Amino acid sequence: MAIGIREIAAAAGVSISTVSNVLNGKSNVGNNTRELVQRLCKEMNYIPNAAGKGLKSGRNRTILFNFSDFDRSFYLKIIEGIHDYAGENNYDLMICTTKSCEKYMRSSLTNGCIILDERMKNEILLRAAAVQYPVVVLDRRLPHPCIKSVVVNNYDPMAELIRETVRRGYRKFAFVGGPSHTDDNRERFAAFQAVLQEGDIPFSREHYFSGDYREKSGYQAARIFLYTRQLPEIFVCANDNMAMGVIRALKEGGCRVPEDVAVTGFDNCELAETIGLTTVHIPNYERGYLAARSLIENIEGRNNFAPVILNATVSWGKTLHTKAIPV
Amino acid sequence: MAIGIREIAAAAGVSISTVSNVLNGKSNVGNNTRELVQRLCKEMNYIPNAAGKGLKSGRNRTILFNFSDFDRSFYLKIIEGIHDYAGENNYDLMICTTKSCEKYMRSSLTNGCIILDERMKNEILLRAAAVQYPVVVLDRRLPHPCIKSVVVNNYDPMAELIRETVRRGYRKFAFVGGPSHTDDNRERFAAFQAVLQEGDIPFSREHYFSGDYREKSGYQAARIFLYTRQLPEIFVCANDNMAMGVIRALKEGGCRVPEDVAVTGFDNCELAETIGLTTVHIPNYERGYLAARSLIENIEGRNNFAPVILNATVSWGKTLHTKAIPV
DNA sequence: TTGTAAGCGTTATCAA
DNA sequence: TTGATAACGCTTACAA
Repeated sequence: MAIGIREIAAAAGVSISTVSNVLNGKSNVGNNTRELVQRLCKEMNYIPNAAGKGLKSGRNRTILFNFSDFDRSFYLKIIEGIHDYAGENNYDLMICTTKSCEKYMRSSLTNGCIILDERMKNEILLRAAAVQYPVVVLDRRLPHPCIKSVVVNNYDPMAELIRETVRRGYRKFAFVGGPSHTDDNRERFAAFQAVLQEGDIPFSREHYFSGDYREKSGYQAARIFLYTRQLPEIFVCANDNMAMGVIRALKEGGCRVPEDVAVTGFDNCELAETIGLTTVHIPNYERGYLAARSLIENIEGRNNFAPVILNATVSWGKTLHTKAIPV
Repeated sequence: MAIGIREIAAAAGVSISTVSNVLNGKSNVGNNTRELVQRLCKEMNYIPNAAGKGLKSGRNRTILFNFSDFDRSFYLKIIEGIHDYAGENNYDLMICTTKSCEKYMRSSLTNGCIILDERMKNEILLRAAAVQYPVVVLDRRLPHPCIKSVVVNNYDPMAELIRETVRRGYRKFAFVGGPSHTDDNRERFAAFQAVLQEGDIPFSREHYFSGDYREKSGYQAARIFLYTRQLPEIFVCANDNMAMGVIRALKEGGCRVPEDVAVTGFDNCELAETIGLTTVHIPNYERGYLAARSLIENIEGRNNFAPVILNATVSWGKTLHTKAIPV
């Protein structure tokens, strides 16, 4: 029913290995035969069967991208970057979520993967690396010599951001954090804490709220502060989604941003620009592009496992202004 | 190297067919053998090879989702809906872009697909349907008895929206359309036109601007109107991205929205809510969920090809207000 | 330059 | 209740 290599072979009156050789650009085929086979493949809409191909050869010129959080729209930008680099290098892109990832890593349908999924266990990645399957992880550092990390420098821009808020006179801080096990949240908070310490500004654990990077958890954080009437001068949020939630709660509570309370985010999502949120811009398209490049280089034997570190830059918006310098 | 069915068989001291039978829940296996094999699979981290499986059996409990526009963040919502329904029914989800879609449709790695990709040619879908490969298309109607469409009723909410703007006194309209070959754009414009006609409100083709659903094309549209100083009273946009672009251009040009010019969108993207854009809400998560349900039902033999039509609802925002009723 | 045949990891048929 | 064995669509020695 479906057209396979043998149907083409039969139509051309040649053997299946000749067809295979044509399809794989081998030089041991006569010109007439080559052209005939190519024409027939077009005419008969032949599409190579990836399963058969991978099963035998172990190669498929395909990379896998794994993610699982559907609330972060910048993921599409990362995917676009990966897609573009892969396409330019004649690789296909296959995307999956947590559950099916290991299946596709193991099946020779893909020749390497890029992981951006908190839920993906290190253990699985280590198993893959153990059998020489190339892995690139985003936003995570993995202590394995054959797993490549592509990470963003969260520390420096967060430090810069906080230093400036201090310079502008802010003293009472609240921090709305993301999942505490993620490297990026840890780094963002570490920078925050360090700058406050270097300026001798007190920060008590009560002003740390542990969220989950979703809008709602920012909303909840701010509500809690509103209820206790212990509003800080500024909410520093570990990402934009939560900053949005904070702003929504503040507005509902009758607080003006930034006149009464300032808010900062991290990520520079689309929305951030529109409402003028002070945040940190992460080059997502480039991140995807570089991750794909790193991966494909390693697939093709370059074996470079040095981490790639991307810079992020502060994007100053109007959710922050200058307070009177305290006496 | 990699653990396959034969390594398990060797470890258990049974034949590979017995292992296969255990893995597929066949009843013709002794209890002791079954438990032993299951334990070993866990211990040895056995993952079935999807390629081998699909190659032989033709089934993989996997559905394919195809998209290609990385600028539409609501795609993630659709994916989430698909992912959730698939997961609830023990199907895996594989995602791909235009180029590699046909490959995965043909390879028995997937048992059906959901298409949301303007660039995907009908021809390819028809070929797939011809060999009984189940297909669900979103936002497109395909004249084939074995292809299922899941579409949004764009007409009614657009008609309702325009009727209300007319009631509020708007008379000079501009329409910023999407790609003219897409069904959704056609439907949105048809409703717009019909309501104007029913109210005897003139609309000349010069007030139609043909965009591409991207923010930039809305921006360009509004710039053109600004340069010619022929501003309408209201820009009706075929989606939110373009409405955002229109608003950006208007603000740059010193026009207030909605005091000087009103703007409406379509899609109800995240941003729309924040800035109070009047738009039409499309239930994207539900759309994905229903598409997956339709597909899986057809994979499992229900053969229901009646189109699914989803309702969308107008979301009134503040980018529209009430004009003085003209004399 | 072309063809034969083995084998990739699995399922399925049939015999034991 | 189990096990040999052929087959799925392809690649790849190796033989012709």
